[in-house]
This record gives sequence, structure tokens and C-alpha cells, in this order.
Amino acid sequence: MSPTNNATRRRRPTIHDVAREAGVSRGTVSRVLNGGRHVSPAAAEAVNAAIRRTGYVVNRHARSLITGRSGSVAFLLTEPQERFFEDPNLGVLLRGCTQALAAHDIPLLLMIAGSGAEQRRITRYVSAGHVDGVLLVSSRTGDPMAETLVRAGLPVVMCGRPVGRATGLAHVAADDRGGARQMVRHLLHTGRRRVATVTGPLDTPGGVERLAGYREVLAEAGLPADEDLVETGDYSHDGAAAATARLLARRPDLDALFVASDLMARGALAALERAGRRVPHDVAVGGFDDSTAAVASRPGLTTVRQPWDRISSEMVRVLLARMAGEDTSAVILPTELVRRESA
Amino acid sequence: MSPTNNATRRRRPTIHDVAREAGVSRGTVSRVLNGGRHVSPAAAEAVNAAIRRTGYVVNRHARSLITGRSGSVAFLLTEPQERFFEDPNLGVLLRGCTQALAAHDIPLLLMIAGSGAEQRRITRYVSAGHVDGVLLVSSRTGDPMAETLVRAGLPVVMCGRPVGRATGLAHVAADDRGGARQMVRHLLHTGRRRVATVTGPLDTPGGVERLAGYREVLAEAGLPADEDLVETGDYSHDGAAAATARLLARRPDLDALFVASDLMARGALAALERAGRRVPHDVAVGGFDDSTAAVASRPGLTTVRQPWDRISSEMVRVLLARMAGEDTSAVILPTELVRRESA
DNA sequence: CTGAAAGCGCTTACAG
DNA sequence: CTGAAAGCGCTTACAG
Repeated sequence: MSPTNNATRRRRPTIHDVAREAGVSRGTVSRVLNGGRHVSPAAAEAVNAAIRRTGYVVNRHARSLITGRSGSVAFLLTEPQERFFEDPNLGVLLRGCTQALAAHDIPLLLMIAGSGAEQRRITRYVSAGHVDGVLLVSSRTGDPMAETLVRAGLPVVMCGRPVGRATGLAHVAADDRGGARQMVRHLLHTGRRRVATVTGPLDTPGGVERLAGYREVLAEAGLPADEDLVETGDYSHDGAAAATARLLARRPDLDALFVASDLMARGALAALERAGRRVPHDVAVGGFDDSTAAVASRPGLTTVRQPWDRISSEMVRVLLARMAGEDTSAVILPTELVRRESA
Repeated sequence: MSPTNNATRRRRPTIHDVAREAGVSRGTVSRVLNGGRHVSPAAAEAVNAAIRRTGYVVNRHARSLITGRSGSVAFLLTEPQERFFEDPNLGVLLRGCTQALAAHDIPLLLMIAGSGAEQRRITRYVSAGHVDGVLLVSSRTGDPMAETLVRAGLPVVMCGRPVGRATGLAHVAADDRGGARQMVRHLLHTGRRRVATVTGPLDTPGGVERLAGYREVLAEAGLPADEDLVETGDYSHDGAAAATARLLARRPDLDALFVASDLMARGALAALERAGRRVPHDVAVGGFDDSTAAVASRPGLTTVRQPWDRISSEMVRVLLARMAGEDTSAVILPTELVRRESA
């Protein structure tokens, strides 16, 4: 049938071969494999030697069948597909999670739930016990999958603070509000007083929290709340350019602009250039993310770094803890202001 | 032990429950599950109804244990980690493969082999039969994993033409040479005669093939081969900027530049701007990829589109064919010239 | 077309 | 500490 699959490959050694080779029972081999409790040093030694000689590798399917655990974890993305093109953080996150799991010898299943049909298919698959836990990435609120998975009894850890229904979902996030505060405070320190903002979508944690941080700092500085200085963006380059143009139309005197992502900040820079504003001379611009877009930007973008490498490793740590029955909940990680030319 | 894992979840129905419910034997249920050969319509009907009533979902571990197939596929990346940051095509490819496999209900395991230790770990895992096939992405030549996996009897499909030892490895690739030919021909059509190029690394197919296309077209046009017009880049923004500066130093009169990737073309544009050259007036610039970088670039980048969505679907199609024992080999897909302002 | 039975490779109480 | 045995949930010849 499948020449490459079966005929070619020779039979792999089983636990039985190892037991015979080591002169012990299969039970003893299994005990060595699973931590070596209740095994004499001599027996353990003999088994390990036999494993080396035979090249034995455990058959995970057999193990899973009896333990009821799959030994794998899902990285579930419930995003409109464009994010994969646009958001470089996603790649960093995915890589970080893959490698953190690899250190525990746990494979990562990548699942992308765009359409409703895909969501149902994945829910079925995951609920059937094919993975032991889920790393969930979905910026939008009201994502029905989070609740579904939790109700199915699956350990779930989200990336980012869940907006909307406060399910007490475990999550790992950067301190969005604190990061926004750092940036706006910096803009005020450079002497700006008419600080506008282009927010993220207000059904995303980044949208809500960064706007909140912006408002807090302005209020603390005794500056009036002015809704003319606030525009909502959609995390896209062009959307932010349009939002910036609207801000300039309403408030031609604005002297600083806090944009809730680097990609959007690039759009804002383009709009400012078209409007003849010099950056940072006329308008100081601050972004968020410290993505490659921030470095490549001209002028270089002053921005807020999110600790993506730590976010991924913490997500894995929390998920493994939950899979072991512990009840860790939220982890919030600090951000860092990165100064370049734009502000 | 694990409250979220076991206690909470109730026992899932097995094939035995379905058989009892349908009033048939477990063998018959299994036959219905596996295509319904040798099953009477009445029995199939009863089984399907019972599956619906019980909410039965097959236990893949049990199935795998007996069939010897895992029902999953690996997406294996053997890249220096930066590519995940820099190359947006990778995300598109990964998403495309995930979804093409999902249509066949085949989960994708993401594996990233950076270090040698990781390569060995993954080789062991994969060779142990934990996946049925491998989608391999590694632009560098001489990747030892490809050969190792093939020798282990695993169906493998590479993304991009394998450079170096011609193992007759199955692969899917864009027509790099043809794409380069389209671009250089276009530059000549606009009246340019001193066409320089920044290549990709010459141990990558994109580096080798796009350079070959460039040379072919110049030769066909009767232009002299001039090695002063050729610089090797490293697929990075800054590397390409430096390469462009070297070209300008050697050949200040160059009037066109073919850059082997959009990201590098951005670097080239920056270098040209620093040197006071206007694009396209003084120097026409062409990129490769049609990535988001091409759209965001100012001026908009004329480039060559690679059909990434088709590449991913073809990779999956060829891999599934190989897993079924068929012997498909290479698929080369056509590229398309995308005209914007830079050339 | 269908049932009874063997067996995939492992883990885990249960005795000793 | 260790072995013998049961059993996880399926698939697949083998008879009928």
C-alpha cells in the first residue's frame, strides 16, 4: 500500500524488546520510563542500557490510550486571518511557545479558527481530549471558544486580558495600561500639551487599556479630557492614517500623538507627512509594541516594548501548572519605554 | 490529582457504547467509521444514528496504536529564529498549510529546529513515527534534516527548491528564475541599461535562481556581464542597504536595481535616499515577494508576487499523495509581476 | 454483510 | 522492589 510508510521502515523496538534485553519484566521497564519510582538502581541501570542498545522510543499512542492524556497542547488562534500577515508579534509568540513546550517534550498543535465551521470543528477535536491544554490567542472580546473550552474542563491560558465577561480565565498579558502611561508621561515630559491618541479597537484589551492609561495620565497632569483628541483605529496601517487625518482636521494644533501600535504609528507618520507636519518637531509620535516596524520606521519610532519572549514562556508555565492541577490565574508583565527619534 | 482534567469530565462514549446503542457489533461500528465498506445500508444507518445520539468521537490514540499511523503532520522549520520576525511569507505559508490540512482533519504539529540539539530531538521524535509526514521549510542548503527524514522512510515535502545535493526531494516552489526574468525584462523595457542586483544568500534557492534569471535576461538583451553590478545580500534590511551602498560606490551610474526580496528592497531604498538618488527617476527599483513591505513602502514597490496560498495548498496535496504511496515530485508555480511606483 | 476474537504497546493496581 | 495480569479503545483478518 504505502511503500514509504511501512515496508521500508523496520519494526521499532517495543517495551517488550527492552525488557527481554534487560532481563526484567515490562512493568519494570515502564516504571523506569515513568520516573523510576520503586525501581532498584541495578534494575534501572540495566533498563537504561537496554534502551540505549535497542534505540527504544516510547510509543505515545499506547501511552496516551491508557493514561487518557495526549501529551500535546494546542496553540489556538481565533483571529481574522489578516493578523497573520500584519502582526509580527504573533510569530514571536508562536515561536516562544513552541520552544518552551519543546523543552518539556510536548508537541504544539497549531489550530486556526477563522470561520464558525472551523470553530466547531476545533471545539469538537479539542473537547474529544486530543490535547491536554490550550494556549488561546484571540484579541477580540466575546470569543465563544474560551468559555466553551473551559466548560469542557480543559486547562486554558489566554494571551492578553480577556475583555467582556470576566470569566476569571487564566491569562498572561503585558501591562498595557502601565505601558500607555509610560508613553504619555514621556510625551508630556517633552513639553507637549495637546496629546492626541489613535486607539486600538475598543473590543480588544489593547484598545481599552491603552486608552485608559492615556486618560489617566492626562487627568493626573490636570489637562482637560478632550474627546476631539481621541480616534479609534483598527490596528491597520491605512486605518490609522485615516484616523490621524481626522484628528488633524479637528485639532490642527495637536502637538503629540500616542498610537496604540507600531504598525498604526507608521500609518500615522505617513498621514502627518502628507499633512506637512514634521516629526518630532511639530508632532511627537509614540507607538506601541517595539516591533520591527518601529526600527525600520523613519524617523525611528519611540515606542513601548512588550516582553513577548516572557509572555510566551509564562503562558506555557501557567498552562503546565493548570494541567498539573494547580490554580494559577493571571500574570501581568511590565513594559518598557524605548526611545528613538519620533518623540 | 488533576481536578480540571479527570474528575470534571465525564467518561466519553466508546465504540462499545455506540455498538450497544445501534444493536450491532463493535466491528461493524468500526467499519462504518472507516468508510463503510462491507456494511449494509440499514446497519450503517443505525450506527450513524447511534453516533449522533451518543456524541461519539473516535479515540485517535487507540486508532493510531493499531494502524501505526498518527494522523498528524509536522510543519518543520529549520531556520535561524529571526526569520520568524522578518519574513511575513512564513506566516502565510503556515496558515495555508494548517487550513489545507484541517480540511482533511489532520492536525499540524509545529516544530522549530534552531540549534543542533533541537534538530536531534526533533529527528528522534519524528523518526519514532509520531507524525505521518513532514512539511519542511528551510531555505539554507545542506540541511541535514531533509536527508535524515527521507532516510527514516518519512514522506517529506520541501518548500522551495532544494539547493546542493540533488536528492530528488519532493518540493513545491515558486518559479524564482522566471520571476526574476519578468522583473529584469520589465526594467529593461523602461529603458534602463545599467541594471544592478542585490541577491539573496547564494546557498538559498531564492539567491541562486533569481540571480540566474537576472543574468539570463541581460545576456539575452546583449548586455555585457558585469560582476561589479552584483552584490550578495542576506535577506535583511540593513544588509541590503550596505550592499546597495557598495554598488553605488562601484557603479555610481547604475540606473536600475533588482533586489531579491521586498524587505531588502526597503533597505536599498533607504540607501538610495541617503545617497540622494530619486526612485524611480534616477534608479528604478524592483523587489521580490509582494509582501506587506511592498505596499507600505514609499514609493510603492514594484515586485514579483509569489503565490503563497497555492504553494501551501500544493505542499499539502503533494504530501498527502506521498503518504498515500504516490510518487509526486516537484511542483513549480508561476509568479506575477506587480507594478507600483518604484519601477 | 457481520460477529467473535486477537492484538496494537503501554501503565498500573495487585500480590508477593 | 518486582512480576503477572488486566485493560485502555480501537482495527482487522477470519470464519461464517
